[in-house]
Amino acid sequence: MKTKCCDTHLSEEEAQELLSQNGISRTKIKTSILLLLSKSKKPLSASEIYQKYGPKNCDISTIWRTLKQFHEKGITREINLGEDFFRYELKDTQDEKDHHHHHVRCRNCGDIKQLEECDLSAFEKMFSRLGFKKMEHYLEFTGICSKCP
Amino acid sequence: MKTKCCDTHLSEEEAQELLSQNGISRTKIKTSILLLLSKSKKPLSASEIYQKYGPKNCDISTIWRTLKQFHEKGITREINLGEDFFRYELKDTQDEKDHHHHHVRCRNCGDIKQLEECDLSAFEKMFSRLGFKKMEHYLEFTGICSKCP
DNA sequence: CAAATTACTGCAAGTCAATTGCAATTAATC
DNA sequence: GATTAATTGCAATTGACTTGCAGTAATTTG
Repeated sequence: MKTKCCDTHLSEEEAQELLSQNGISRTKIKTSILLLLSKSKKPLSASEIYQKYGPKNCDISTIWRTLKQFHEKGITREINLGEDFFRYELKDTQDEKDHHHHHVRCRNCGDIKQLEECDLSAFEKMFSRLGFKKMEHYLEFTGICSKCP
Repeated sequence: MKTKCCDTHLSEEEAQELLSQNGISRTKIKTSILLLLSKSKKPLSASEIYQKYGPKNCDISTIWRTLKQFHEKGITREINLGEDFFRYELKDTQDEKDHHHHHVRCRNCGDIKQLEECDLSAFEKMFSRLGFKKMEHYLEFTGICSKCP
């Protein structure tokens, strides 16, 4: 089984190029965060990045500001995996086709509608063959609704 | 389009019965929270419940304790819709087939694996017909992996 | 049904993720 | 290389969520 669909291991030069393309200063910290995200096999939390980069080398507030900036520029995706904090992952440069639930939320006005179920039991059967138990899944759609710009 | 697949409007008696079935005291607050959740068309946050029930009638910590208890008993589901807080919704009494993303997370050890994409573009086309723009979706699977009890 | 036990609640204090103001520092621009 | 704009560290702050404790209400038991 393929466990990662998009391996985006950035080189230091590519990371710096990505910063420049988005009008962000090429600092050591920002470059390092990009590299950490690109090397990680799972989305990272701010405190994980803080631990990996070294608490002596940088303040946690800088990590937060950087993650917020990356998110605003669309470089990363901010996701919650059922924990009480967010994780961050690099987006592929291509079209974004990730994310999924049985809700539609307007990212502008916050309106949320519940949807009918989507049958993903076939996936769950695959997981049970891999030894997983008590599978659950979560599907969410987000977008900008017709009332919003 | 059906926007809610499972309408579970509880009566006051049904709500109290649900509490008893789960070994929870039939108090006014707990009953009211169940009714609020069952009447709502979207999952509610703790502070929304607090506002609706009335800050004079109950302390926010009681709401939190109640939501936690409901979750532990499996009465409700705790979900995050990209906001920085959780929302709560009643589960259907039947089998749970909600939830979704392109990660598998073990709820015991926290191990997270990324998965291949799942094509839900057909759904997104449906949304664009409804006037939605910039659709994104999030799919997450959770379960107990083979290394865990 | 009244006493004893157990669960629930309010209040206040605390934790932790995430944000922000300000002054010092570094990178980008000219 | 000097000026300007962005970045950073530090400290204080917000807001979601938790917890200890003492008082109160619900359940149980005789």
